[in-house]
Amino acid sequence: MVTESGASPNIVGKRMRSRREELGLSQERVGVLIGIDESSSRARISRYELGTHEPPVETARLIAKALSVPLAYLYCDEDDVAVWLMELATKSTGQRKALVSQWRQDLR
Amino acid sequence: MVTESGASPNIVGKRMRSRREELGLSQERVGVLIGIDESSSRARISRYELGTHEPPVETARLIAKALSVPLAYLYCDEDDVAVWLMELATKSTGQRKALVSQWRQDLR
DNA sequence: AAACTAAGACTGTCTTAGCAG
DNA sequence: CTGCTAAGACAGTCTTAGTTT
Repeated sequence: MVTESGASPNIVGKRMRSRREELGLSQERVGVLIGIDESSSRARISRYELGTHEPPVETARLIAKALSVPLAYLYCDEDDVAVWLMELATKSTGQRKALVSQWRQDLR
Repeated sequence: MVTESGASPNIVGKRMRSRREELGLSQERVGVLIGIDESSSRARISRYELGTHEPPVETARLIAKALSVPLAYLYCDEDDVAVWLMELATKSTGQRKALVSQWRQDLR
């Protein structure tokens, strides 16, 4: 029996789900990857994605790591900027600094 | 008498404080700007900045708006990327899309 | 004036257990 | 198997009130 949903998915849940599906992982797998016991893993990740519960930032950080994205990706409102943040994170610190420095010139 | 601090400032608190000081606002003012009653405004913002309490994402969104930064700014680990996100947010949607599209080419 | 914090009230999350697709 | 959710246990935040600088 399905009852009421409660809350609508916030930006974090939306990003979690799309990225998880992109990687072909189950909710349980993501939970186990961040150290949650498999007995409650599905329940927790499900509610994060649906937005009924919200993960603390430290938990969000573990999730971001498991999904191979930077923390800010999970809180980014614009799809194109989110993808850009994800791709930038694959670069080394030195490369990143050089690129960002160059891009900041483009903004003037 | 000052006792124990509890938690250390997380990334959200760190970004909140530096941006607030950059704008020359008091903690109370930021709280009032996001609709908190002035009687509890200082207390709440103080604990967000110190990391003893963590704001829900919807509250973080209001704070980001009050500080004129995108939500992702508050969760961005790298200083240079955070500043870049802030500057990018001043552009129109059309300009942003064009720039991000161009920058994604730079990443290859 | 501005920032910080203890304590109790209050609100949200987590585990368990089980249902639904 | 995978995802979703009710309920009680549990952990967090919020208001108040007052201290510290």
